[in-house]
Amino acid sequence: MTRKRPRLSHGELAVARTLWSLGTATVGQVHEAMPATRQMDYTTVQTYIRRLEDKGYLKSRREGRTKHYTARVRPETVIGETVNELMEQWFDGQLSRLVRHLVDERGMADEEIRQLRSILDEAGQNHPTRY
Amino acid sequence: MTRKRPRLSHGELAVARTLWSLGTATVGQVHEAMPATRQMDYTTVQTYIRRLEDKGYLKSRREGRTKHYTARVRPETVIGETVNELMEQWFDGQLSRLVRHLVDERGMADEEIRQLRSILDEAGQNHPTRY
DNA sequence: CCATTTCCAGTACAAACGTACTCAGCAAAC
DNA sequence: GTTTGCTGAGTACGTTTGTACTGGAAATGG
Repeated sequence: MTRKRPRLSHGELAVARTLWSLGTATVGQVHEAMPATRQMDYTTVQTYIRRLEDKGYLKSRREGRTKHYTARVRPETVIGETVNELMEQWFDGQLSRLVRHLVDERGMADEEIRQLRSILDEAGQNHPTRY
Repeated sequence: MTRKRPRLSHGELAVARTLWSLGTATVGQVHEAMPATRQMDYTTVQTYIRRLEDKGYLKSRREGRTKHYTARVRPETVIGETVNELMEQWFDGQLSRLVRHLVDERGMADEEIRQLRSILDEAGQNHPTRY
């Protein structure tokens, strides 16, 4: 179920990110709002937007001769799908394994650990860390 | 620095995973060890292996008329690159943001929280949770 | 009004991907 | 020794991706 739209390619993602940050925008606006690291031709942005719309990620509304685009899928949704896919693919779907990997492979600073603890405490207000 | 080999595509990844699990293997062995969900023609596996080798992920050793392939890059390395990319792309490189996302978007079961806590305790042996 | 700018729509086109077929050689099994 | 079967090598081919050009219409600035 939840029929899946086609995955986003890297380029599409970059454009989608910009559009998300703008809320609603024209091709031109997206184009100039693209991060410096991701500069591309106006028409390239245009192409990505067209593809994004085809794939169902955006919807457009014409206003005079200009089209305004808006995301039809929240970034959180896409992130979620991406993270899930990664977790399935590599960590047997278990978050703990992913975290374990991160700890093992790149270590974790005390500060980071502190932050995580507090997030966990929040998440499990029912069973907070006992002091 | 550390010039990067080309990213693995999904199909290549599936084959690579199988090869990692086998250690060293011939095309035929990889082929028949492919998970049921990822069945593909013998020659398709062959193609992927060739591409993997081209991309520098595998090396081969000829033994008689047959070639035996072995990974030249550890899975942890690939996982690491993948995870890092994901974290950069979406979470500003910060694990805490990822976890925050997970908590917010799909919630976390008590059991999962417990597991994570224990991982954190381990990771911060220097400053373990005080009881 | 005419030049310039800004859009959209369509087209282009090489590289990467997903997937597989063909062919020729060797090997094992009859 | 002829058929059967795996193997490596090469080739194929449609789709997706990355990136952009072209043409025409509308808007804008003199």
